Amino acid sequence: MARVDERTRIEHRKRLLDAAASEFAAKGLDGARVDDISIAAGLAKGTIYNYFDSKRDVFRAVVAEWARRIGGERRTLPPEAPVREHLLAVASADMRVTAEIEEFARAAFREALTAPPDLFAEILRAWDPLDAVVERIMERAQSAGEVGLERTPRELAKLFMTVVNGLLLEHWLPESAVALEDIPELAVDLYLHGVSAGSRS
Amino acid sequence: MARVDERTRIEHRKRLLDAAASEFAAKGLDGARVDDISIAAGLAKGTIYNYFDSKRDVFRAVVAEWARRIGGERRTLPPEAPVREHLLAVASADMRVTAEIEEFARAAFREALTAPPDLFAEILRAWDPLDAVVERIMERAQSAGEVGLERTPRELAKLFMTVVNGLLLEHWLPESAVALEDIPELAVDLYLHGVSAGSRS
Amino acid sequence: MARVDERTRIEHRKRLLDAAASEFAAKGLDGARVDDISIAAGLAKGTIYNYFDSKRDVFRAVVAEWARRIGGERRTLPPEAPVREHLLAVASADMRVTAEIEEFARAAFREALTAPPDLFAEILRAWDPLDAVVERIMERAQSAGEVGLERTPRELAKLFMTVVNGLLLEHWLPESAVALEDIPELAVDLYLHGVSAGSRS
Amino acid sequence: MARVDERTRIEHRKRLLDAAASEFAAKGLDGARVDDISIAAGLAKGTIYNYFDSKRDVFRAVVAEWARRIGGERRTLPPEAPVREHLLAVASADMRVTAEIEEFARAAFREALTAPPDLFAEILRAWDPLDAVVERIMERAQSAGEVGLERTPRELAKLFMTVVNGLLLEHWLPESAVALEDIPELAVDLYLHGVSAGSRS
DNA sequence: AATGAATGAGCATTCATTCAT
DNA sequence: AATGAATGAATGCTCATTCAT
Repeated sequence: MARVDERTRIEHRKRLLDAAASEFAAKGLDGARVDDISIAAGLAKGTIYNYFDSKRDVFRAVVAEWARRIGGERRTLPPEAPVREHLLAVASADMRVTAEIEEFARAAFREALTAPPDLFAEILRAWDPLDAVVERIMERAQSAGEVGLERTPRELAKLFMTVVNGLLLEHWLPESAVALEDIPELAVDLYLHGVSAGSRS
Repeated sequence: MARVDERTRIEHRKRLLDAAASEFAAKGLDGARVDDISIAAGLAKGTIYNYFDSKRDVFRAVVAEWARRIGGERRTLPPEAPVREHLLAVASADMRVTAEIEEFARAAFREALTAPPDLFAEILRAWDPLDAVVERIMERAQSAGEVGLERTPRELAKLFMTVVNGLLLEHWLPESAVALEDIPELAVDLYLHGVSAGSRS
Repeated sequence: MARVDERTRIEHRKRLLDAAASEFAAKGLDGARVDDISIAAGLAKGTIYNYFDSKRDVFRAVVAEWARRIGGERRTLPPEAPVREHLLAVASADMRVTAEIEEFARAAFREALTAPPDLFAEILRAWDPLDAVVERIMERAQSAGEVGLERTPRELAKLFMTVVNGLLLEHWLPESAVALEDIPELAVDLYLHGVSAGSRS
Repeated sequence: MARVDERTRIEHRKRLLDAAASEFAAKGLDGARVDDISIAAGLAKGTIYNYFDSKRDVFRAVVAEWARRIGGERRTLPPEAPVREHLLAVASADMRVTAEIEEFARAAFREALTAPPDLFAEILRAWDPLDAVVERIMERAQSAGEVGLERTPRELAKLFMTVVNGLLLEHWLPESAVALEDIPELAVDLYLHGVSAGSRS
């Protein structure tokens, strides 16, 4: 129709991304239909192509948006706090963001497993900032002698995220007994001490 | 084009399942095309419907076949062996089977996250026998005082599988540093002792 | 397998025709499936092709069988009986046979309306003997002065069959109020006298 | 490929309906192929689904269009005109519309005989307005003493339509001697007086 | 910028017929 | 003669993308 001011453009883009997140969450990348996204956004089917190149591009954009939010969530603890506190804080923040877009997060996980690497490297980079934060936490934990030196901080960080993601996966399985809000504590406990008798001071 | 003996029928079914596993592995449930499966199996397109009801049914059958194999892999250790040995044995067996059909396993994981529960409950049941074995291991470990009593054997079993699956997930991510054959040891170490200094005897 | 005596062959053929009549009746020529026919006949799918050339050929054979039966039903009345009696007798016989295979008759009617003439001329010839009988009845009726001379006996015969078939059609429409057994009387009355006041002596 | 104005939409819809009527007429509901309809309409295959839900829905729409036209054809005669005139007028109008879409009418008749009642009740309702008109004609005819009182006006109306349809059927049979334009007179004569000598004043 | 009709490649599934056993 | 597995052409419907308005 006509020019539209910047404000409106941003608003339309946002509505499209929100609608897309819902649809992708519910149906997955392949299952979601472009029409449905547009309609849910209150715009016409063709309009989506004024904002994005393709359905896949929309998915990418939703992931990017999500990554932006995860990256933004950063809280501060005094450096001298115990690892446990730091890890809990990180995992809690992660779960908090995840909870907001839980269904989409699940869909993203799913797509990450198909990984035509061109697209999904991007998905994975969403967690890079998180990894970095955890890595720094583990460095400090090693310096403080809280954690052994057998593994590099990077390996340790990966391992922590692995436990968190494993629990997230478990949480998403039907009939799971793992609640989203229990994940940080469960993850940190297991990660730090394992289940052996006496491994927990 | 004609009557075939039982031997041939079994052989054809197997060829279809193998071809399907490949295609599903490469493209996922939705992405795989029935034609390609038949062609890869060296049979005509329609033939697949003499053996299965639908593409989805083929997927189910591949999962079932896989489950059968996982269920079959059962090794024996003297009951008095340490938990660590038992868990290593279980995880190794799991990884061994997984390695054989690795790409399909990945696809199955993926589909399990979409979970139209009717179909994918089935996928998950593939691991039930494994869960049961681990549960019994943990019972004995608790009796032997090797593992604390804060959690039930069932919870402990789930937790172990969670760590294994988390690592499997990690392994499947692009640029992963986790090799399939390292998973059992990594999982058991982390699961039993965590990463804290001194938590490992 | 092996030779089969004439008795068995005839029996198999009959079973196939009966099963086919049912299936065609229920689903029409296109809708009926060759498998279903064979199965209903208690024979294997391929066997049908030992008896008939094609599905269409089976249909033809069912029609022929039906025609044979209609042709067989011929009863005698004293030539001097009134037209009314003769027509009632003919129509009743027609309805009696029709009733036995009512659903197939309906399907045959249906197919006759699509009429790839090669096949369905045959269907129509099923009624030829009936037409001939009616024609002779009308000749006598004209001689006896019971019926006017404006139309030829052949035209009169066709017209009678038209009324009967129209009622049959009506009978087959959903929610019809016309019962099969009422058709002969209805047809004869209407055919002979119409509905005008006083046209009936 | 782009937005089109209302005018064009209507035009496209009409082209699709016309093309569909032809295809259905020639091949029947099952036999007609969606591609052929679109191609005959000069549109792409998918376009048809912008206007209709399914092939069956197209069929329904063609019937509805036809019904609309039949319902529209209404002529007026002075109420005091003899039944004969009124019936001739109705039947002629019916034949006139039928002639325009004769082949499709035949196909519709055919489908009505298969009658999965959900769809084909609709086909039959196409004639409801016609039935109603005839019913009113017969009421007046009974009041005027032109027609006996043995049957209700509704029964009389049905009977008239039965004769017309019987003749239509006859007309459609191969090698028929009944021309479409002869039907009204034939039907009215037979319906009012039958063929008995002297039943016609 | 927004619209939504048009496009057409893509695909699962059906089923009559063949023919080796 | 009987069997039933194999075949593959046929077809309705979906949906991402384009583009005239």
